[in-house]
Amino acid sequence: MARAYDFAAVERKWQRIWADEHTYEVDADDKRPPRYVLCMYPYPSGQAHQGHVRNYTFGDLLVRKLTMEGYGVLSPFGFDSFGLPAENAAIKTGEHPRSFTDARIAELKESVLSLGAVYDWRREVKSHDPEYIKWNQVIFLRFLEAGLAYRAMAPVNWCPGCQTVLANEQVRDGACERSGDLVEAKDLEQWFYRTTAYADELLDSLDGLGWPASVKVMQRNWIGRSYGAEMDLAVVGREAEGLALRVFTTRPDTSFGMTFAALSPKHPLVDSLTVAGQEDAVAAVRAAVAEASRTGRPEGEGAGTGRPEGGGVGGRAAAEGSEGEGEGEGEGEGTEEVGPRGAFTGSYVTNPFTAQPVPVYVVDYVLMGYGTGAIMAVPAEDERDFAFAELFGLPVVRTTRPPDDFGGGAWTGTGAKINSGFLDGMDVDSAKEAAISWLEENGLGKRQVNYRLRDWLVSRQRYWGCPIPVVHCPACGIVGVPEKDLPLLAPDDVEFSATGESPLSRHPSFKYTACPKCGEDALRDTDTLDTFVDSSWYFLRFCDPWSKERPFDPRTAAHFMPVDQYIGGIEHAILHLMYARFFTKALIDVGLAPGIEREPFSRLFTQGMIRMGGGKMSKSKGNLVAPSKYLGTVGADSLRLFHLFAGPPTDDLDWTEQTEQIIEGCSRFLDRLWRAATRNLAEVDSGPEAEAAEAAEALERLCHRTIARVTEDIGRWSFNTAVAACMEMLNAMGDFSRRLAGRSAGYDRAVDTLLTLLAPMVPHVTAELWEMRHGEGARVHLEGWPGYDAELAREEKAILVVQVNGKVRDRMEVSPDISEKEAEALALASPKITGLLGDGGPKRVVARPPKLVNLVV
RNA sequence: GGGGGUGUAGCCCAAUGGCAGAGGCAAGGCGCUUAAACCGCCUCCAGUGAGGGUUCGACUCCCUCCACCCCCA
Repeated sequence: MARAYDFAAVERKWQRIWADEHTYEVDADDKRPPRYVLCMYPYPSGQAHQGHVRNYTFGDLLVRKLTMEGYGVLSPFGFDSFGLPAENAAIKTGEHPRSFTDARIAELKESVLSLGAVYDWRREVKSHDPEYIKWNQVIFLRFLEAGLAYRAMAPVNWCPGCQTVLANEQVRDGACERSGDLVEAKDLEQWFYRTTAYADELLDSLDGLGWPASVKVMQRNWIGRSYGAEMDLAVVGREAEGLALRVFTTRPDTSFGMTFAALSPKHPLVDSLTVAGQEDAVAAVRAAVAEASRTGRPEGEGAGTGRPEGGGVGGRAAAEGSEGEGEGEGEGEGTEEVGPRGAFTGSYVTNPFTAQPVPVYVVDYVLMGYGTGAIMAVPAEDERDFAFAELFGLPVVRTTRPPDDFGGGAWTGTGAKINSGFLDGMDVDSAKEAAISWLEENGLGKRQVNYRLRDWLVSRQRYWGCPIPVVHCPACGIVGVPEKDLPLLAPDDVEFSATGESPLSRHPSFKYTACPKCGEDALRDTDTLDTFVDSSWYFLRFCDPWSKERPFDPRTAAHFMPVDQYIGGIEHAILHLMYARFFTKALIDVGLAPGIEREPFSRLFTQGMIRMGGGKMSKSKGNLVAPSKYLGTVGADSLRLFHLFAGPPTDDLDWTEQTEQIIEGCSRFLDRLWRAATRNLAEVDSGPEAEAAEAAEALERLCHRTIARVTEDIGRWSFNTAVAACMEMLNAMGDFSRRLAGRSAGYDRAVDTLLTLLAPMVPHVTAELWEMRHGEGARVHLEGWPGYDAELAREEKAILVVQVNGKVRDRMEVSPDISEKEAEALALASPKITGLLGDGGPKRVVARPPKLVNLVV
């Protein structure tokens, strides 16, 4: 396609200038008011893909616009450079993860630079950088001191064939993807970060954040706070030994309706409560659940769920929904088998409210990881209990009066209490309170708050991650590596075995060491940290990446923090954002970040995905359409414009056969812009005076209106309409120049206005045109963002629509300032209307000047 | 199973309770051209997934359903 200009040369030129002139480097002593715009730092997987282009185009637009508005904008870039792909590549090809990763970083950086997105590259942070590792380890030790890091047993995906731990990604249908052996759940002692210590704050402070409501909802559900009661149910016949089953319930008001008790197959009392003759049935349930959890979601490791027990939604919760309690299916999900599974243990417990014995069942839908791993089951008021009771023929006792038209089954709504002794007649909420008070007064139980959120399991049995800086000494126990010896780096001379076994645990000179405290023989921890740890504070390091004394200087960080606008994919809506929020709070509380806002991201934007053929566009699907292809044919500006123009940024973007043509349309627009801005209009005005003046005024108004629209549209993330407004203006300018066929100051001002408005979107071509028009050294990106006169931005004329009974019957041109009365009078005077009104005039007149008058007859 | 999103012209999408059309793609026509491409101008096309409700007025708000997508199980 013949282009109006040499886009490749222009883009190369300006990318060099932006770097050479340090335009987008800011420091904490910058006099301009600070802003912090951040795109989620990427895992370096090689060349940028369309998702990156979209992300960085949005971010770059904001950085450049805010800069034009006079802010000192921090816009850093870095790489989430630890992770499994590099280690897998090492196993396959023998290339060391570091050189593999560095090569991928170079590729990604190159393609990001060629997009023309601008960053303060002095601040580049890489997770695998020894400096970053050092501070990651210092933070670990501070968390350890503060009790925010601790060790506990947790199950991992264990491959008996390979004798190694697998990440979730390495498990396919419950089997090791390498050896095909069935994966087992195996308990290992592992490190946790105590995220639950911040459960309430993580939940409560969501309210003030400028985040999408959907993300807040997801986080609330993930934390899953529920209020209720905990009580002990004495085991019948074993009161003497004090044996009791502790249960948690969000519906203590339904206690009189408990007709059985249910416990998780993993509950520690299962064996003790199973009587002779029931062992086989109970064992069968356990086996079935173990099998299901094998094929279902693996527990603990991998996605960093940080859930020592169970990946499932917790316990059994009331269906009130207000607190977002989980309603999950439990660990049996994922198999063809339908309905709950369970078995009678042969034991009974006493319902403290009725003093009656109820049978104890082992059931698959109660999870050990939530609450106490045991529940009082109330079939009348819980759907899963109801389903189970039906299957096993257990009684149903209603304690809440359902509505008259209720069809049956479990009634989880509100209503008057019945069959509930002293609670009868109360509503659900009062009955909850009364039941809890009764439990507390009688010493049988207490008020309890429960969370679905678990502590964060951070141990990974991997090589390519941040080593955990701890030594296990037989005499001293767990000893942190002294700070002067940090960073503790993994050795390079390791073997990447085909079994995927952790190379560190097989590296003798790393594994065997001396205790830093007593000097005796000791073992290093050979685990590395979950890579979500790396990404939990990189935005703070960006503020002060040069600090040699600490992770970052708190005062410097406080200058830029919090991040004003965080931009990334919805896939990080839960884990990454939750961990980063936890980290920020924890860093403040251990004294590493005094004075910093406790919420790191004031505004969050989650962009839609790029889809192709109905699915996700991804490397693994092999349907990538590489951006580099377009950089060569139409250039970065055209590709950027396409991503801005293609649709609302929140929406998914479908990549189709038509996409190519739309990209070409964008590049055509830039050509037209080029011609419009370089048109030689040397001739004197040739049109008639009066017409020229009128056209000039219309153009002036158009400029103001377009500035208003683009400013507002960018402000509400409606980039597609901002681009459309610019296209519209260029079209109108074409009409103008044709009619007047001459140079005019108004036309020149319009071109300049359009160039400044487009400068954040298509930076190269606008920079070049600006310099051509204003002389060497002129920089459109250092111009102020244009303001507008609201009066001029208003439409000059308005079209008043006259409706009769909501149907358009007439329209007339009016002044935009027309009053309600005038509009009404005009409408009633219209000859097209009078005939339709009949006798007596309209029954009602709705006047919305200057747009509409509706006459109701 | 739960939560969220989307559904408007042949296609991508605008319309923030007030005329369904801003912009683009595609298609067609005219001009430019020896011709084609490029370029310029012009034109065609839907009643908003389905059904109900609220309202003077609904693409927009509410309810039910359908389809597709995402997240969590």
